[in-house]
Amino acid sequence: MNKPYNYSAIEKKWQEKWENDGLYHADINPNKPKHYALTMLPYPSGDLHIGHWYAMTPSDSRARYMRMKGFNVMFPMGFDAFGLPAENAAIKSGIHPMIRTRDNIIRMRKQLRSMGAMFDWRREIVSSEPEYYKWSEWFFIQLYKNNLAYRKMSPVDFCPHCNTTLAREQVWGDDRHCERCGTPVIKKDLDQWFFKATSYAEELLNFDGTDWPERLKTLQTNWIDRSEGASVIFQTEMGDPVEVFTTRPDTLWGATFMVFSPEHPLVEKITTPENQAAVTAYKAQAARQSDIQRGALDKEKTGVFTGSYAVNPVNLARIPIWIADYVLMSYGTGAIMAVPAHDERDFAFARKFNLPIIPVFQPENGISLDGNSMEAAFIAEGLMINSDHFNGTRVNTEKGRKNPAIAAVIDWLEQQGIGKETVNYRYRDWLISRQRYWGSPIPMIYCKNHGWNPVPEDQLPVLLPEDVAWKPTGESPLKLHPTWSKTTCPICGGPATRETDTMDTFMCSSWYHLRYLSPHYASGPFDPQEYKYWMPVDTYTGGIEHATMHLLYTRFFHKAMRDIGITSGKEPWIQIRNQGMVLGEDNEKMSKSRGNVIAPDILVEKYGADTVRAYLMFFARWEMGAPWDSKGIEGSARWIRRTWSLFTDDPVSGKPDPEMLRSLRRKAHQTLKRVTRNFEQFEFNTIISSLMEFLNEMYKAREAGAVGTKEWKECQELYLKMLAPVAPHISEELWAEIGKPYSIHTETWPSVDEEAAKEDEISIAVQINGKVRDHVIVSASADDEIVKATALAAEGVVKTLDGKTPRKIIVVKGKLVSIVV
RNA sequence: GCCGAAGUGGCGGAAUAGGCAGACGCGCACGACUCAAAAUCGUGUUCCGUGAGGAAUGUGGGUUCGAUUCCCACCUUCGGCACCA
Repeated sequence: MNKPYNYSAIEKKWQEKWENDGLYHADINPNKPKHYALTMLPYPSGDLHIGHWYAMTPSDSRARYMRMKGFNVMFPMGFDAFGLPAENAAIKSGIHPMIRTRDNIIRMRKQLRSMGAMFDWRREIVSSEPEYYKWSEWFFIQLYKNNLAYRKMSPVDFCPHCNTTLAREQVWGDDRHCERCGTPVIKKDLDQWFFKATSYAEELLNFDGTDWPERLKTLQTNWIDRSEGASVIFQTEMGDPVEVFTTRPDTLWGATFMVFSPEHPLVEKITTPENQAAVTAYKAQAARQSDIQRGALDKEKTGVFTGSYAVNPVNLARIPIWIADYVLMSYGTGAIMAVPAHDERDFAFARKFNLPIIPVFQPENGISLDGNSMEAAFIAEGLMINSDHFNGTRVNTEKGRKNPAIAAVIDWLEQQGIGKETVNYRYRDWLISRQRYWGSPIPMIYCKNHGWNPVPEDQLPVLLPEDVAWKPTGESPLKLHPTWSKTTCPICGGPATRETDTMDTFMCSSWYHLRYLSPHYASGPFDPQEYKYWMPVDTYTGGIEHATMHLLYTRFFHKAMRDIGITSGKEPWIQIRNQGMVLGEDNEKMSKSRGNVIAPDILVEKYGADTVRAYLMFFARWEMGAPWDSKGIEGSARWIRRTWSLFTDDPVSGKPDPEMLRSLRRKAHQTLKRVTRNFEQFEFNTIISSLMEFLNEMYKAREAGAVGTKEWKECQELYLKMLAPVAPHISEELWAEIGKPYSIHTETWPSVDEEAAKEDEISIAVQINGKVRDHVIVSASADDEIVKATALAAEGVVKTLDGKTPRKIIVVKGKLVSIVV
């Protein structure tokens, strides 16, 4: 009798048993090497979608493989539960975000369990629980105490739809839109809390010793955007020093004017009465324009003269000071020296406003440059001119000190005390304040007499009140609460108010990997014993879209906490791998509005979790992703069913041929070799195809009467062990079916029998002038002379050679013979 | 404009280290089973050509006995950054 494959019953049965037995509990075990496998935790939006499955099930597979390899594996799961969408949904539906989040988590836990992943649920965390966010608050205070958190009034990005400020990283794309809702952001002047991430800019550029995708490192490097140069002090004629940053100090002698950002603090002071009206009008216009308009690519240069002059410190030239919106207050010092001869922007500006252009280097053998007739800024190699004793110095296109002219000028500037070597970064401090309700409170108190002070640590957590009105007003909902913000000053005991903004939820996710270590630990954010054993995270998997947000924030956080003495080590994670995205069948990003969403629950019901897992591993290169194919999953379903049948159908009897059995074992061990390598390298798709090939071989062997032999039994075991990380339920069921003791998931990963994997006869291709003309079968151990002779005797070779004598014969062992005529 | 990734059959993709391009799967075609269909199983399936054979891994060059793989130039798509001094 052939048994039906009842995946629902099988999956339910084993999931319950594993849970009851605590099969996946990860506890400190000093006798085993540890492996902390982490995959990004979901936001409890309501339903687990196929993207979660795509990220998590191959990660689970890898964690299971590591466990079979002998590691003590921890693979935790939790919920990144604070955040805007829950609050927006609350506004829309009237359901309290706390209730909604709780309900969503209950549903998603169940969905997560249906994956059959090896999550240790005892370690679950929910970041919106006081037990968790108490420590988010505590971390904020540690940063504050160590001068890594500060409050500043500045123009910040504000999302008019989400009604909150955003960090620089959370503003995306050409149109500078909100990462969450897609609405273009506006600028607002607001008093906000920042984390001093820029103190770590240089260290964050160092990726030594990490095993992370190049793409990720490139994204972060570009985001931080380091540039080498010098800061130089100019002086206004009124005597105010003005510092500028330049990457081209070698062009200082060509600085024929200065440009200040319209927001530069000195603008008021230096504007002469006759220019006042124009300057005021220009400033007003610049303020009205969005960043997008200001940053428009081919925009005509605009600007106005302030009426004042500065002195170029290298040649004491008197140069006019202009204001223009192409100089940004947020980069460098908000003021530049303009060298129109060698900078495209300055050139365009100078031509438009008839400002002088003085070339300070020119091509070695070319015609000499003339400021009046130049048609574009000259940016190439050359020799310095018009630059006093630097004339003749070679200028190349290298940046920083690699450029001999720059190096020489920097040294001279430092000697003269006019300037110094400086590095600038585009990277900004992390804006942490959000004018929203559903987040961790910022544990700070303001007192008229004592300013800002942290909430005493023994009073943590500052609880988020439940009775708030969620009106999207642009004000923090906590501010509207009648009593919540009223408190006393921790210094004088007098009346004081709490900070009513909440924290960016990326703060919560910057340390969740630490809370998993001991989710209920009360004397600190984590138990140091657990930290010592489990950290750092060995493998972290998740989407690349977090490259400059979560992943960069967490690196900063880890380094800051290390310097404070709370964490240790260079980085929080050793290895990172990013999966791609599953697109809809229409090749578009999945979205409810497009109606192309694939629901994993339905797939699990129709095919079982093992098939869904297998298909997600098989259907694309994991790091690439691909469009979903609802026909394609049928192939994986067929494979899983064929696996079932192979083990449960009535045996076929026959007289097995020893050569066939030897070849079956060979296939088994070759497969093991490939699958092992693929697991190491996260090549999930080829794991499945190798297993499919092996299964096909086993079917052939079965027809040839292999069932019942010791080779057959060995192959059954090998097959199931290799299948176990991929399809944990069916492999457990069939393991029991063939009479093996529970559980396959505590078995050890098998080792390759190299002898068995070896081929004894191989087919060698014979090429003549690069074209394959025939194949010959030779013994794998045959020496080159025999291979050569066999090849030359092959029918196709004789025919093609047609009597010609080979000029050269190359024998590639085990591969081919190449004959040149 | 700058930085990065990717271009292989109708489709997803495979090809340790420069060595037989297209594994595995989807789809399709034909066949078996069936009254029939589904399921299952089998055979075939890069293109051109009846065939011998020829062409082919985005395009064009190069290195090499031999290139999907290495080098140079370019094209396309996607992602990031962008008046960043």
